[in-house]
Amino acid sequence: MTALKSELMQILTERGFIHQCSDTASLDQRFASETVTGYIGFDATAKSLHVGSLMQIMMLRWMQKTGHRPIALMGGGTTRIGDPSFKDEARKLLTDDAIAENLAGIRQVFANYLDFDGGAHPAIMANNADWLNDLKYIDFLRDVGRHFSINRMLSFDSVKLRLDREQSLSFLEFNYMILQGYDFVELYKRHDCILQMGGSDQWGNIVNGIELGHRMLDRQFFALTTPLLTTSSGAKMGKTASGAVWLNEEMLSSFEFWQFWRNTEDGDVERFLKLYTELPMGEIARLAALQGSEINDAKKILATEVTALARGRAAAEAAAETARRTFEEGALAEDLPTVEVPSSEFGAGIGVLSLFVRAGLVASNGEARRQVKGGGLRVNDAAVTDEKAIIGAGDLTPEGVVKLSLGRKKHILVRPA
RNA sequence: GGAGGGGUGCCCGAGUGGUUAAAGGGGACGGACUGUAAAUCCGUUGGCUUAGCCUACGUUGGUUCGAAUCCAACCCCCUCCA
Repeated sequence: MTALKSELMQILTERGFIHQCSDTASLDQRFASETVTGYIGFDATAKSLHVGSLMQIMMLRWMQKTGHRPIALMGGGTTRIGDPSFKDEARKLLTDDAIAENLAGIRQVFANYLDFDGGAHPAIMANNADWLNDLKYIDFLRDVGRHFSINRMLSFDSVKLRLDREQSLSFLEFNYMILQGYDFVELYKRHDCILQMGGSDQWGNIVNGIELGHRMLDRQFFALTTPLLTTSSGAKMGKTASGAVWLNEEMLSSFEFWQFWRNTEDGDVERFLKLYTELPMGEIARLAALQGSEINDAKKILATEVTALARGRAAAEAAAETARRTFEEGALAEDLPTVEVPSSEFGAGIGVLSLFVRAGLVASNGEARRQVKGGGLRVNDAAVTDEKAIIGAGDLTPEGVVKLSLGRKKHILVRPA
């Protein structure tokens, strides 16, 4: 492979962002010689994005840092349809209200990663509802639909799964890739956008957009996809027991977010540092070379850096400090996630089992009971042995709280209020 | 429209009248070991006021002392034919 000319392409390559590119040499040339506008689309399927989208967000950020112009495209229109790519069945349709609510949550995420106001090339936030919602059906078919070949679309891997399993792929869903292709053309017209990035599962959809750009406008568009990320042990990135690892504070506390990264597997530390932090490569090489338990230092830096981007430096450092006190000193850190219980009720005493349920550490009394049997519950660091125990005022620590723990890592403070 | 197959717990999947809250696997959670890692081993994996009770095998009814298992109707999915 010949040497890359552009700073951006070098960074993305050495940090492991690139899975496929439609024309690396030409794209590199464009990056080196002009300000390139590129976009990534995000559908509003939940109130927040989770770490599965973080790689994409980081790419937009790198674009802006290296003098290019990123567009975060909100899928206000496409979410009404639902992307069928690599799904084995149709997703439930979201109501317009739910989509609007989700979009509001997702917009907040980007404010932390991209600069939409200042600088030479402020980032752009677009919403494809602006052009998709009012399309005229027949006009659209004649202008855009005629460029798509059903034969070709059926050959894409992204829909193969559905077709092979003989699961129905509705006409509604089938149109998703056409609309996504059209987005690309529209963004070119509006913002001179010539690049679409996305996860590797988006390759087919993106290529459709490239071809449409070629046919409708006779322009060369580019595709760049990121690898599908799994942990070293093969699990999908970003899922934990309690659900997805959300980027929004309201969905997941900064402490828990920090903890997620702190618990990265050894084999993933280097990769994650490259993808999810902006530490210089030399520093990452040093951290990755740490052996044995020293890798924990790298994990702490990883956690703090990623949290600082998502939640701000102060929140990241607070989370690091809370973790240090909790895990390294075994002390009580007062800003662990907290649940408040009315003083009157607390004074009367609450059964251990239901208290753990209240704290959200277990789902039911039955589960709490099982955890007691397995030795998984602790109150103020003492294992719970009697499932009928009552927790009340006498159990308060000098700080005026009760610390509940499930296993080694999950801690919640109960505070009478 | 006609003929056949199927819908089981978070997922996959066994189970064709009672000893079935339902084999096995995966995932998940907990314990041990460690480094808040991985691998490994062990345990748990419907709810409750837990020697008991309640809810559960697509839905609704029925047969039976007793049904996930038999019958009827309905809904949904798949295969072949038209």
